[in-house]
Amino acid sequence: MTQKNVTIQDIARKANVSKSTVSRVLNNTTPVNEQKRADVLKAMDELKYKPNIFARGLAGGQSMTIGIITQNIGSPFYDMLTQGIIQGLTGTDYSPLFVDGQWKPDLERAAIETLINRQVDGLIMVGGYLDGAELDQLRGDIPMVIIARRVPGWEDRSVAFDNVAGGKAATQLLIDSGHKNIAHIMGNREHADAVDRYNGYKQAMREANLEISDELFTEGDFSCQSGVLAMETLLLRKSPFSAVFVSNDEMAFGARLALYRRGIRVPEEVSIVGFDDQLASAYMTPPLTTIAQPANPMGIAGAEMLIALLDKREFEFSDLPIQVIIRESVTRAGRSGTA
Amino acid sequence: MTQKNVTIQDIARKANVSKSTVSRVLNNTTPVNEQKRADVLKAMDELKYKPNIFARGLAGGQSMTIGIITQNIGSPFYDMLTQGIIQGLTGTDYSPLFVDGQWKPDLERAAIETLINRQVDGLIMVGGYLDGAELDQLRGDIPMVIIARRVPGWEDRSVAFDNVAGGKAATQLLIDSGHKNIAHIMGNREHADAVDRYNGYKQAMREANLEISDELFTEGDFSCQSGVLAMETLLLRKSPFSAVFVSNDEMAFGARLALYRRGIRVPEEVSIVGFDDQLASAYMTPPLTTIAQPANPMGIAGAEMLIALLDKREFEFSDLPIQVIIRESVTRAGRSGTA
DNA sequence: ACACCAATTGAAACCGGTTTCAACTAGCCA
DNA sequence: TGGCTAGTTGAAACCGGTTTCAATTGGTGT
Repeated sequence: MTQKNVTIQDIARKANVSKSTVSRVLNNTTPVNEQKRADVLKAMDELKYKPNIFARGLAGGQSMTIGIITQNIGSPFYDMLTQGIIQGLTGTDYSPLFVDGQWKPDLERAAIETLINRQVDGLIMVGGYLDGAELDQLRGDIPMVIIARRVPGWEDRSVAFDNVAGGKAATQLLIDSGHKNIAHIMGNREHADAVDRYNGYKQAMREANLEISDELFTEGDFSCQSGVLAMETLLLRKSPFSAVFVSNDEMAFGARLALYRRGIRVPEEVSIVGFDDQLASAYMTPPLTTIAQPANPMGIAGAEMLIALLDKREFEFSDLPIQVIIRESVTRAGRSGTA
Repeated sequence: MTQKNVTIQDIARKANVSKSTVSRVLNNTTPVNEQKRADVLKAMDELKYKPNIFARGLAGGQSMTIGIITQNIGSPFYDMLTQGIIQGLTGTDYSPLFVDGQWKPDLERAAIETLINRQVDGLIMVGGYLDGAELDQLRGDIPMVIIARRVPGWEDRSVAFDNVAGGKAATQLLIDSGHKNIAHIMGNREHADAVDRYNGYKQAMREANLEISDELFTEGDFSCQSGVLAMETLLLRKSPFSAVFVSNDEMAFGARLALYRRGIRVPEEVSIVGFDDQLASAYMTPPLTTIAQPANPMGIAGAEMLIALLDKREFEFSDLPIQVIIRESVTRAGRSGTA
């Protein structure tokens, strides 16, 4: 069982060539005589050769590892994204190394440093707060892409989603169903996503000549719990509304629960539109109408973009389409409101 | 900006000692003169020395990386677990390297191989199918712990949860509320967890002298969708029941939706108990009564156990307690059934 | 037949650490 | 004062690859 590791030297001996030649067939750096190449390949196969990552990393500077800074592992949307990244990396020779930034700038900086110390070949930043200049400074000359956030100057190195358009589409859906008093529960205002969706909401309202009332606006932090709080706040104000656009599905779950507690029916009395299309959203009662953020495809695209960058290939990325998922939490406006 | 890496050699030069001495203060392997030690430390600090992981790995054989085989990234329970593992590793010098096994034995084997090729210092297996003997063979002499699965012979190298007791507790809760016709929706029968919970159900029913009817048993695969199918199957059979114990929360969501579609009220007409206590469960309508699997603590405990193993320390692990989370999806039995 | 060029190939240096081994120092005892 | 021992220390080998550089080989043009 004490299988000592097979080295390039063993292969060389067995195939009657030098280490150098073996390395060359391994990396295709220099043409090698056909016969010798075959011998080497055969020897590698027979001895079950596996390159030592460390030796390779030391000598060549390539770690075959790509570092990923995630935020908030455990939240459904980011988990899907992470899954997509792993999928995109599967099949390549790169392995993913994760560090959690937890939406804290300090940890984010530390995470990047940790990864660079580990000599990752590339970086993928998921969300996060650090601005473009600082990222560029931290990464040094290591290729990096950003997923799920728009950063000025990084347009060709990021995979993001148009949250303004998404927020607008969500609101439009409600408007098209005849709703006039449409409330909005915004997410954490530190997040650009939340602000973008809110702007989309305002844009749609304005274009439809509907009043944007402060009474019908409140703010959460993207968590379920904050969704129930936000809905309660809205209800307490007694300003009637027949529909809400909630900035993400989790808060929508919370909002729906708050309505259930008050005995207010969904969608008969209040229609709800969420954002993200999480797995559980299709199984809310009633199933939640929402805007799909293609988390998984975004992760895959991000991974592919980085690989392309590493290979110095071109990679053109078509913007991800907005997808409106119509389920059962929205109905045509009937009575003018609740409360 | 072209900061070439500071090596141990640079430190040695600056502190007027040899490489060897620097290495010694780094690893505390041999006593070093106090003055020199101080000089070295000072030099390292001034030059901002960061050890090169590859060189260390090559020479010493330690990669300071621990490999984690996950299953099904993207499912809430396993995500929490993963998060726990990351937390448990944070603050140690080890970094986590993830590979997804996707509940497929072949991929599981391949994942272990990949990780070993990457010279991980330790392995954490989350769930999975491979039996103890094969795992022992694959891992060679690399320390390994298993989380969320009971494997014979690995009792002291695994962190698991007593699913039989959990299933029993869930069922008992329903029995205590006066229910007699209690249905069960089992998870994927390939999973030991599903079978264990089912056994717990049968045990509780038997002890309460209640009939275990085949009519009131059906099987899903742990997904939301399979939950709605399972509930529909149950309903079609017309065999009355006033409560269901569902093998996980996701299927419970599905089951709840199926009832909603038929206009059957929860909990007035049918009580539901789930299993896992996912984040979303507290926001189901009505909030779901369930058995909490402490996914996060399990992850942390697993990571700590592995670290202890690597340090050759003892680590005693107290079994995780069963936690019954009472919310609003269960009520006392009133009428005898549905259908 | 001779100079010259391109294609291959092996020896050796190098990447940045750890570890072995021999040597040097000082202190202790007889 | 000489011998012995424990405590330190530096030189050099080694981990397993990649890459540079010089040398060898065979073919081509005239």
